Amino acid sequence: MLGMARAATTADAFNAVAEPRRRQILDLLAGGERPVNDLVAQLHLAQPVVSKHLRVLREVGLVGVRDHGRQRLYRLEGQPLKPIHDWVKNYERSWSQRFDRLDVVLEELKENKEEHDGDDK
Amino acid sequence: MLGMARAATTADAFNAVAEPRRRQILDLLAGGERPVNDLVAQLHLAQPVVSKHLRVLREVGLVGVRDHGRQRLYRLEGQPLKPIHDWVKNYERSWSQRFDRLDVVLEELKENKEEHDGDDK
DNA sequence: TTGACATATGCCGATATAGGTATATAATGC
DNA sequence: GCATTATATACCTATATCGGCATATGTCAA
Repeated sequence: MLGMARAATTADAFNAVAEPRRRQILDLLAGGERPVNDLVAQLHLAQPVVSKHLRVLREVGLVGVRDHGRQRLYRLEGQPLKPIHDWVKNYERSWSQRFDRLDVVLEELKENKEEHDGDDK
Repeated sequence: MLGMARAATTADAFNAVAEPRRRQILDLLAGGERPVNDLVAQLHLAQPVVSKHLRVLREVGLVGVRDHGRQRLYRLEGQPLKPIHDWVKNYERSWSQRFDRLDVVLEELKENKEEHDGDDK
């Protein structure tokens, strides 16, 4: 298999969210369900561009859609962001003074793991 | 400027870290300073590939280097991950039952938006 | 039906990515 | 000096991204 390129934007939440416009879209949807034109207006982007970004977000499960008359209402679906959160969280001590006692950090990580185990469906 | 493509991998920590190999490298460096060949051995990747990934990580400030004889010792520099952490943190409630206070979340997002507005251009 | 509105999709061009192979640079030891 | 080790860089190819523009699909209203 020769000529592999960058992973698809739809491969991952990591890849989908690397695009700043897509993050902006999620930030707007965090305020609640919105039709495409609302996003177009707030982002100062052409409508087709927004529709394409929404497609990517839909393919990684970061947004859901619902038909409402001639509009399509998009909503946030945050679950796919959890892996990102879980991954970066382990690096918190590398920028925060609060996490410079290794023993404490490890203890917190362990506690957190247990909480998360309880969260699971 | 026509024909803009995906943002450079070196544009952002977001983009740099979208590549899974690069995340693996950081995970290994979290265990401490390591020479390139150590990483090559653990990742089962060709040496030039690893060197290129390290270059990307260096350009976004996620790793630092230090010469040691003929080796180059790479180390983790986590600060550039903070923006990622800060961003995803606001979405925690969308997957965790523990974060269901909408008002708090919205307030946090608003603060974040003001930061982003400075980014423009 | 016809037309206005809302959204999705098609095609285009410029860019740059990841990995591969070969080679350059650099430090060490004899 | 020369060979060996450690790492970086150059060049290649296949892929796919983002935005622009034109068009298709779909829904409502008179």
